[in-house]
This record gives sequence, structure tokens and C-alpha cells, in this order.
Amino acid sequence: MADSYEIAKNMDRLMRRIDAALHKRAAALDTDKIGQLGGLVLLAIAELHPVTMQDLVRHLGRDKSQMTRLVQMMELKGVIARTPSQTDGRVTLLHLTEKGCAFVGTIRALMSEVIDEVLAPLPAKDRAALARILSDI
Amino acid sequence: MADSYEIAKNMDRLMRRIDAALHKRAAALDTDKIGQLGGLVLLAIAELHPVTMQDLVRHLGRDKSQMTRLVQMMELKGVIARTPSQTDGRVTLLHLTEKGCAFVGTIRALMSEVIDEVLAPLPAKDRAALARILSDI
DNA sequence: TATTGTTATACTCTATAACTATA
DNA sequence: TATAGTTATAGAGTATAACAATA
Repeated sequence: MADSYEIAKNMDRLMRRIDAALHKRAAALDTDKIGQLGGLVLLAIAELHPVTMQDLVRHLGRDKSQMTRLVQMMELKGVIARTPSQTDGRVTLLHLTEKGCAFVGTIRALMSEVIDEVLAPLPAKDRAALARILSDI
Repeated sequence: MADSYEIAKNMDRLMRRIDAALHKRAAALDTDKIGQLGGLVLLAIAELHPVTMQDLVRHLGRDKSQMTRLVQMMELKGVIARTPSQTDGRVTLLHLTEKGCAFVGTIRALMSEVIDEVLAPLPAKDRAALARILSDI
């Protein structure tokens, strides 16, 4: 369609602005060097609670090998824990530690702050439409 | 606001899906190993025609040092050319070569195809709204 | 034989700061 | 002094394939 390229380009630009703003503010808060993707993983685990690697991979649309490394790193830093599944020996369940839970609040607040700032020029009606459309896809 | 995190999460997921689909299909077409960002740069130059590094950097929201390297690589591969500005000795103007122009058509088609596929489940009205909202921000 | 998760490797993209040259 | 662009370097994110263990 005629607007395909415009959609891709503008979405890329918007994401870049959000990423850059997040990176700038997170630097001071990210005391354990968990990183941007690590933050997303933490939020996803908080949302899905005890979740398998597989489900996490699907939820975030990342690669499984990437997730393995990231999760190992985050376990070392004490923000998440892994326990083997009782019913299936292949499966690992992920959950947050207390330290991880504490981080989630910080990350959520930071994310809201940045998103609100970037989307500030948008009328409330458009913002609501954007939220709905994105959740529909 | 309440929906900030949802917006960020869903936009990230959508972008991941687009990136992955682009990567998969581009592999066969990207004979000169220009890469995803290189493709974006090519499209931007085609749109802005003779453009300075500075403007390109602002348009794409990337870092200037990153753009220098990318542009040098693409000049080596013969898809773009650099000419010094006549009026300001510090400024470099970028434009496409014939080979670059040929690529632009391919990239645009590929991008449309992928975007159309990913956004297929979206009603036309929502798609139009998304396009407008993204261009407004 | 298929699935879950891991290891290894190469590559792309990004952040930061120090630098040159023109203005 | 400020701006346009470059160089250098370290780090984060991604793609791919081959692998072990369990189902």
C-alpha cells in the first residue's frame, strides 16, 4: 500500500527516540547493568509470573539463544531465579527474586515517564487509539 | 499514564516482528551486504535528495559517528556518492548513484510487502489512523 | 523424532569521547 | 567559540547452526 514505507519509517523514528531517552535516563538507575532488554525481560516475567523460557521468547519476539544468555546474566546478578519444572524435565521456570521485584517498579515508572514525554504532543484520543491499535496487532 | 507500558511493549514487539521479517527476506536480495540500517539510509537519501550528513542524522535519529561509518561503507559499495558543499567547506552532500537508485525500488517494494503482511489483520480504518498518528508525532 | 534449552561464533547496531577542519 | 564531520573503542543486541537432555 501507499503508506507502508511511511509507517515503517515513522515507527522506526519513534522507537529510536524512545530508546535514546530510556538509555539516557536508565544509565543512572541501572546500577546492576541489566540493560534495556534485561529490563523488558524483567517486566515480562513480572507480567507472566512463573514463565518458561519458550514462552518468554515468544512473548518478546527474541531469539532463544539470546534469552539463555540474558537470563543467565540476570540470575548471576540476583534479579531472577530458575527452577526446573516438576512435570517436564526439559522445561525451566523463571521467576523474580525480591531484588528483581524491586527493580520492576523502577523500570515501570521510568518507562511511563519516557513514553508520556515522547507522546506528550499527541491528543488523548489519538493516544488511546494508538494503544488500542498496537494491542490489536 | 496507565497504558504507557503497554504501548512501549506492544510497539517493541511489532518492531521486532517487522525487523525479523525484513531480515529473512532481505538476505537473498541484499547482494551488496548493505544491511537493514543501510537500507533505511538509502530510502532517506532518496527522499531528501542531496542531503547533508547532519540532516540525515536528524532524520533517522541515529548517531553521527555511526552515520559516518555507514556512509563510507556505502560509498565503497558504490550506492551513494559524497560531494563537498560549495558554500560551506565543512558540509558534505550525499546523493544516490544509479546503482543506489536501483536498490531503492527493491527496498521500497520489500518494505511494503513486509509491512502489509504484518499489518494485514488491521482494518483499513485502523491502519489509516496508525499512519496518521505516527506521522503526527 | 520433536521439543526445550544451551553453547559457540560472527555480525550489526549503538554510545561515548576525543579529534580535525572550517565558520 | 561553535558547527560538520571523522576516528577509535567498547558494549549491546541479533542470526545461525550445532548440540545435549528429555518427551
